[in-house]
Amino acid sequence: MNTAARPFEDQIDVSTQYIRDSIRDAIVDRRLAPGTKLSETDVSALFKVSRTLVRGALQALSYEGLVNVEKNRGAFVAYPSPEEARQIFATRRMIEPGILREAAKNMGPSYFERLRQLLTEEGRLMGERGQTARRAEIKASGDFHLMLASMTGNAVMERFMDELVARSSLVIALYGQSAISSCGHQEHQDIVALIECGDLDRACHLMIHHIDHIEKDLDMRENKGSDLKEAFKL
Amino acid sequence: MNTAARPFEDQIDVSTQYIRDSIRDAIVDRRLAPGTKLSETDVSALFKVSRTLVRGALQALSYEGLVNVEKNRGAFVAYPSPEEARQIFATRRMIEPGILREAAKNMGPSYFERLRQLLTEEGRLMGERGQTARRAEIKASGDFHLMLASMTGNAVMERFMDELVARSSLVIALYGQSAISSCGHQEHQDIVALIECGDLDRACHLMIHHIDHIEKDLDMRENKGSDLKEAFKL
DNA sequence: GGTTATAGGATCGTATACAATTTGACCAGG
DNA sequence: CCTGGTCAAATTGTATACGATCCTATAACC
Repeated sequence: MNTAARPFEDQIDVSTQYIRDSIRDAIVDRRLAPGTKLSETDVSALFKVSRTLVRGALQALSYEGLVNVEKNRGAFVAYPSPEEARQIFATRRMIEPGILREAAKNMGPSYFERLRQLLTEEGRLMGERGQTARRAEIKASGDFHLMLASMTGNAVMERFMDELVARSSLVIALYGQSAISSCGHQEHQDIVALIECGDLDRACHLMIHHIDHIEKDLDMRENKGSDLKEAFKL
Repeated sequence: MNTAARPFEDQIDVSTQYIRDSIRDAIVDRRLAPGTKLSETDVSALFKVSRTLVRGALQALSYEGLVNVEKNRGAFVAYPSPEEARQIFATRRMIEPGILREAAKNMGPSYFERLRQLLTEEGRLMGERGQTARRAEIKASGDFHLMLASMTGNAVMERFMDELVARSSLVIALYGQSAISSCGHQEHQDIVALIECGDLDRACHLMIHHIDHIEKDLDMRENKGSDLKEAFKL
């Protein structure tokens, strides 16, 4: 699942794709802080490839909204503004009910089994402590929504959700409070239960409420103390 | 509005962006047929730039789904399969009701004025004949949906719709019948009227029906005679 | 001392060069 | 005539070279 962080990197086909995935994982996992400069030279040295491939990867990431490239200045890990964050969650509220209804059409026993498996894993992670566990929890939380998207069997929509979830993870990592809302997991379970009951209207309603809940739990004041200069650049 | 096809090309800043827009316009306008090979050398000669910039433009277009890049084989104007076309329209049905509801929240008199202006132009085009007029009509039809998306004030969603409309245009150009459904324009008008009445439920319902209508008017049989080999490649 | 001018280094943007892969033609063999 | 294989041309993939822009430190001037 994790495309980066494999051993024996030298033996692996190091391509633009690989670099892109590695950087994306690092951003979503918050190993790369928002605003960090991604120097072409540095990255190319790190992966032992030419700048050509790195530029391709950075450009691709900018299309996904995870990296901002500024002409003649370089690429930076995205530092989504509160407004941008709001738009991301607003977009999710607009499309996820549709995804839920579409996925429900294809729901068979095996799909419910996969969902339950994911929820079990998610619950297990919530019991743990530490930063690593928290990262895994954020990731698992996103995976639930991604799995629903994949169950639509619609690749176009799935790609949109990939992007939205990745950007959401970045936003949560940025503006998330230390006190994690533990109700997210419960809401996931409730949504699955409602789908299983066939009560899609209430499931959709809860989904919107759930996304709203995630957003409301963020502390989206401008400039969280540190990178003041970022706010005034450009 | 049309970013390409400007006079005095030599004096304009010919960048990756410009090449990308030019090719996209050509694809959406169907001046470039689906399946056409976009040789890096040829395109670079055409725009009098190096292959580097062309590669960037082609890669960008592949993210938008308008171009397929096959490793070591080159870039081709997308030839969306019927399945892919179905997914595009399915995605639109999933998200456009959400857009409509969100846009309605911001609707003031000036927005309705802009919509009506667009509809007038659309109606004017329907009276005309010829291939040019038909292209303009397809474009205008997409512009209606794009305008609604822009009225959400949500840049993230707007970008998704940009992509979906562009790909839809390609699909319509590919699988569209000679007999154009003239009810699309009427449905646009009805949707606006329903929004103005405040009857969003019916407006959403009609929107879904409208998208469905566009899709149903296509003749999506595999292999429209010509490119048989495309169907079996990769 | 503070401000502006300027020079140097660092970084990005574009073009070009070279390596790797594909493609299509030609030819030998069945 | 068809099949299969080999080689050359064409095209893409990647690396490198060079020019342009930006940032910073230093110094001159007010």
